[in-house]
Amino acid sequence: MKLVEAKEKFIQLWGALGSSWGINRTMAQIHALLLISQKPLSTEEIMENLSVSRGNVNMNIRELMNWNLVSKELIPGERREFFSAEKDIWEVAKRIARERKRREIQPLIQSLEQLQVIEETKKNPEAQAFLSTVAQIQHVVSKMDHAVDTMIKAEEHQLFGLLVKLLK
Amino acid sequence: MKLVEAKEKFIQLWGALGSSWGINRTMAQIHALLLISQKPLSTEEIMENLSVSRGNVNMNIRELMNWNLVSKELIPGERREFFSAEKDIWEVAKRIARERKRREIQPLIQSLEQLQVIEETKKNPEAQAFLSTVAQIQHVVSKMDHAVDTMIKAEEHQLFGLLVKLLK
DNA sequence: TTAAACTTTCAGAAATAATTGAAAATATAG
DNA sequence: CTATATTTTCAATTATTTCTGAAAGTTTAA
Repeated sequence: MKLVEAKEKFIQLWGALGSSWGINRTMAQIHALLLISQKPLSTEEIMENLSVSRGNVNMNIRELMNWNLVSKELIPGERREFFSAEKDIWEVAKRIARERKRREIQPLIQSLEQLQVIEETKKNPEAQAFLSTVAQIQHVVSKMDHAVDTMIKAEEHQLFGLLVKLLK
Repeated sequence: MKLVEAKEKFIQLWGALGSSWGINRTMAQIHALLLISQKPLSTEEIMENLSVSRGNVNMNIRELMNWNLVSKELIPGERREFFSAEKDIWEVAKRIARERKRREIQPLIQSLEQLQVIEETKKNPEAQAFLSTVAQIQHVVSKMDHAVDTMIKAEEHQLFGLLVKLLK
């Protein structure tokens, strides 16, 4: 397989993966493209490379910046904006985890809290069972929340960090 | 808030959560309904409760059974089929993790493998950078894969297990 | 200033995903 | 068997999400 083909396949793969985890396909593809690009790319270049419209690139790039996965690069002497992605994959994973935690886990924890304020007494077995289920979910979710915190704080094993540095 | 309201809200919440993680809303709602139902429910009952069609219930129940989250219950003297959900939330989490691993992580690992067979030599810096990115992703993905394995094997902390037993 | 270069917005169009509902298939009771 | 209850399938419809493209907005250079 040629490198260009492999890159193309990588972009498709990343896009499909995003889809099945609730992330818009084009957003994931732009991310993939920037991940494997040696230099920052302009909106124009992204449009051409992925055959998508200017508006689409603009919206998804903004969203990628909200996720802290992509940043604007100012190139001296260039008027246009260029974009590049965080290349350290461990860092990428941490940022995605951090963002999903903020956007989904934390609101979930809040919502579950509210479900527990019900009028029926705990002597009502139906109410008791419901509260027990909600409490179990809260417990498991907060465990995952903590696990994500641990992961975010954790550094990769030295060997891997070293390897990355050598290859970069 | 009344119990019925809380149950309704819970079903909506679970449905919305599913949506944002790539799981069809109705499937998640059926799961929620069965989670908080004291007794197994028939297709008819699920249809009424969620205002969805027979075909829809049938397809999503089948998918929930594929995920090992719901099982068919045979009720003596009843001709219709009834369904109930696994109630232990830690077990639910493990089964979802197991299934996503099987469906998405493992194919991903395979696909990444194939991207590494490229014609360009490793002396080509572009090829080198690409291979390094793919290798990093492989590394992080396999770490997560192992983390999921660990989670699947892990038992919940005794205290929690005890608590659950007391409340059940 | 002014005008060209570039970015952003967003209503409508297109693509994708989910749902319906009725017909076909299957299972069970008599 | 035959009739009836129940489940399954799937083409057509509906709902949802994503994308386009052109107009409006903004920035910069001269």
